[in-house]
Amino acid sequence: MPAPLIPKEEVLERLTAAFRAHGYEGASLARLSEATGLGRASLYHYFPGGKRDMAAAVLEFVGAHFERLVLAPLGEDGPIGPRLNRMILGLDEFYMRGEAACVWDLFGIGRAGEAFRDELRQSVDHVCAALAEALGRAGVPTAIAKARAEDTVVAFQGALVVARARGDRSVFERVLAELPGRLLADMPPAGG
Amino acid sequence: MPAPLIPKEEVLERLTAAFRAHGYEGASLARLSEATGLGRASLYHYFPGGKRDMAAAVLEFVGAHFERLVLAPLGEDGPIGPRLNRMILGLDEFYMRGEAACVWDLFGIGRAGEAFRDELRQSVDHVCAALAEALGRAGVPTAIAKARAEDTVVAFQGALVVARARGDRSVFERVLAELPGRLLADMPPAGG
DNA sequence: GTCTATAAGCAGATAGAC
DNA sequence: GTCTATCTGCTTATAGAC
Repeated sequence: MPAPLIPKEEVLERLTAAFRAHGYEGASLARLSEATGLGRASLYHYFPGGKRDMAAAVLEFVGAHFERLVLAPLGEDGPIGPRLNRMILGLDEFYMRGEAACVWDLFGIGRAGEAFRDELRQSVDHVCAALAEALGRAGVPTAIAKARAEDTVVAFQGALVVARARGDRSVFERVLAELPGRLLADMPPAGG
Repeated sequence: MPAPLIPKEEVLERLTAAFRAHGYEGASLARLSEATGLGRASLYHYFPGGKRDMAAAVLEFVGAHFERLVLAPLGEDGPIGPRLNRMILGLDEFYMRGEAACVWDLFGIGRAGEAFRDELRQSVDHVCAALAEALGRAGVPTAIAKARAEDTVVAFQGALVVARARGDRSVFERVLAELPGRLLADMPPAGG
């Protein structure tokens, strides 16, 4: 019973990269096989449901990754300013400085969009809620916090699309840099 | 020599709808054929280069459509406020109140992203420049106008992604409604 | 857990009749 | 300008040996 050639976490990392590069429809089993170094049959051993299974696993994987890199720093103790800065560093790393597409975007298109409708909605809502909660704790009124949380997600998603269409990541970095000012507008500098 | 069953403009409209619904990879010839009501061979008669040709035509078609609905009202004479409002009405119509995906997003992914790299970059740059020019004419300093123009595109692109992932267009409408305030921040109400 | 082989179907694209 | 028929290659998925 030979051990796996690479740990399952690395398989998921490589599947994620392949889906991000080609989209759901464009990520053929041939490409997924090449990206992971596993034969088709091995992929079906890990993911009996085939490509759909792989995409679902990727969705869960990037969700956990996002939680660790972006939401966890935001939820720690201490003043809101440094926590936002750590969140932004996390976003920058998660999206590879603007080069990586977001699976919310990729998996929202076509066949995948129907298959993962519920997962996508829950995921976006969860992130918006976590952001709004952090802003609320920092003293931003609830309704405003909710809108600003949503605006934050809108901003980095839009920046990713524009960066990709332009072939220039600079807009992503600029949008991230301007997030704290927008999120904490009209707040005292030490607020939270 | 029988006349075409439907005018070419309608063919392009239906192709656009199909690409928007399924993405580039997901829009198979079978689907494009079904969407237009034309057989495969007829599609190849209109677009000898096949699917790539159809996508290029769609890109040009939506570009002209965007020009007419969004940029033209912005470039008219008169105060900036009403012109921005007409632009927003145009955006709302162009993106079907937030339901339609943007081809900048769809065609930026995978194989299409490589094929249409230059067209996408030019298209985004053109729209950003037109927006920046309008803001500049209204008295917004050039550097700020450029950033705000880019932010506008980022905002509605991000709103489209979030709206689709959430299955709820309301964020798109909210983002559009807030555009004038963001674009004309720190400007006298009659500016322009 | 990986491999080779293969099935069954769909992809994009073309030929030639009408 | 549309049609039917067809081609080649790639798609997802499975079977069974090791």
